[in-house]
Order: sequence, then structure tokens, then C-alpha cells
Amino acid sequence: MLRFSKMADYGVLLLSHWTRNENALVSARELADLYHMPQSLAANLLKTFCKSGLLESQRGLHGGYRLTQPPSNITLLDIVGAIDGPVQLTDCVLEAESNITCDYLDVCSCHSPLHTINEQICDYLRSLSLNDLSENLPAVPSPATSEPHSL
Amino acid sequence: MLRFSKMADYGVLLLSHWTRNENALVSARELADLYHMPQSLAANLLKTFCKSGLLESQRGLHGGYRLTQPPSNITLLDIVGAIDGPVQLTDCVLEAESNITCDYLDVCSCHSPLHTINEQICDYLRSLSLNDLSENLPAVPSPATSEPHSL
DNA sequence: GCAAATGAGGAGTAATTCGCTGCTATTCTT
DNA sequence: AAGAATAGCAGCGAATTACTCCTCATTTGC
Repeated sequence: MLRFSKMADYGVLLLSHWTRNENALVSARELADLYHMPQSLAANLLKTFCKSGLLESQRGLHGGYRLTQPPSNITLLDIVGAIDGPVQLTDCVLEAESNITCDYLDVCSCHSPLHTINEQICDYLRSLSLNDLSENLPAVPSPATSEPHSL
Repeated sequence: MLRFSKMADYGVLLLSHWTRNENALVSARELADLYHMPQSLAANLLKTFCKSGLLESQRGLHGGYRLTQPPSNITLLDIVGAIDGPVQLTDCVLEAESNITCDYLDVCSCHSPLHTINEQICDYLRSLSLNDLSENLPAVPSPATSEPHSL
């Protein structure tokens, strides 16, 4: 079944916190409490987002995490990419970039279509901002429209 | 990482055979040989497609499988749905239909957006026919023309 | 009628991935 | 110096995946 990992799902939930508190510095403990998940889980996710550059951290007493960019700049592809890695619908999709060759190249005519489909889905996920994830979406996806906040 | 199962991938490969031999009756052995995969694997996939109604079978000597519909009527959603089950990006997506309730409903504002995203991806997969999978795709997917078959 | 080729329907299994936990080190504030 | 917080891993049980195999049913050819 085509699905995001549960971790990515948790990640969306955690990041969505900042759509209502855009510049807040929030600790892993606070977020774990707010969204009632184990602290170790929240901590690991936040660390991962930090490594991928979506969050920045402040250590020490009263430290925590905050967004590095306005929520309208963060895409669903960024989020699931940070947790689950790149979207790769099939093994052969990344062949072009890598040096792996598909065992079925000689008989498979699906390669290029699958690659295109992969790209289309990436494009779609990239068209959705964090803001889109915590409000009602329009029926048909459109570019992010909410005003970006400037600090 | 967002991906189809390897089985679904094999399934696409197998079904794509009929885009070039639309009415052929082909045995599991033949297909396994042609696409060099283990016969047991091909057999299981073909049986699954048969159960889901995409293929029909003929038993006995010189038996095999053939499509029940023209390739243009078979969608990528049908194919991956038959093998991987329904597209369900997150646990909470099917809540509406089921009686399961999300543990995070009280704090999660992502529910409805995620549901919409799930539907959009289903629509996209439904917009792609088996024929599209073995030729070059148009650069931009045409809007989902809802033509649901549930076989 | 019998044998061979084929599909039907499962059960079983090794390997891998997922979901989650925990530990220790480091950094910052007070 | 103490305490609160992040950084960076390592580990592990459970679930899932990717197969394999076995037996039964059906059809055709001889």
C-alpha cells in the first residue's frame, strides 16, 4: 500500500505546530506533551528536521527548535523527504542518477513513464506548503497563497 | 520513502505485456521466462490480478491469462490497488470510512488536508492507463477524469 | 482413460524494514 | 557548578516484504 511512514506522519503533526506559532522556540518536551507522543520519538524527529535544515535548534536551558523559514516555504516534499528519504516509487526510478541498472531494461518499456510519474508526484508534494497541511485544502492543488511572514 | 511495493512493480511489468499483445492468452511460465522472474512469483501476481478482475484465466493445457478489458481502461490505481491494497498515505486517512479514530484528533489540524492529498494522488494514479505505462507520458497529467472501476 | 500442462489457493519463511527506546556527550543558561 | 536542553548514535522487537513451495482442480492431447 502506498503510504508515508508513521514517522513522516508524526513529523507533519509536529511541524504543523508552527503554523500557529510561527516564530516560537519550542522544546522537544513541550511538543511531545502537546501532541502526546513519547519524548524520545519527538526528539528524534526534531533532530532529523534540524539536520535537514527545516528547523534550527538552540541548546541549553530554555532551548528548543524553531523554523528556519516561513511555513509557506516548507513543502510536504521537504517534510517527508527529511524523514522518509526521497520519493522513489520503484527501484528503477533513480537509475538515471545512480549507476544501478534495472534487471529488466531489455524487456521493460515502463521505465520512462514510471520516472515521469515519480516526478509528477514529487511536483505535487512540492506544491503543498506546511500551511496547506493544517487548513482546508482547495479541491484542486494550487500554489501556496498565504502571505509569507517576514521577521 | 514513498514507494510502490516491488510486487506492484513486477505487476506493472507483467501487465504491460498486453499493451503489445492485447488479446493474447499467455501462461505464467511464458511470462516468467519473458520477463525473467521466478515462475512462482509471476504465478502469484497473475493469480492476484485474476482475483481482482483485471485478468481472466483459462485452466488446463495451453491455458493462461488474458486481459478482461482493453489496456486503456486499466489504470495504475487498479494495478497497484490489486497488489498493494488501497492507497492510504497515513493511518488516519481511512477514518471516515472506518470506525477508527485518530489518537491525535484533538491536536491535529492535518486530517482533512491529508485526506484531500490522498484523494488527489488516487485521482492521478487513476488518470494513468496501462497504455500510459509503456509509452511516453505527456509532461503534465490530464485532470482526473473519474472513471472508477471497482472490479 | 491417462498423463501432462496449466491455474487455484494457500501455508511457510528468511530477510528486511519500521517504530520506537535509551544511552552518553555536548551546549547553554542561571 | 548544576540543570535543562539538544546531538548523535546504537539497539531491538515487531511487523512487513519478498519470495518459495505444496497440494488440489481443470483442461487438453494422445
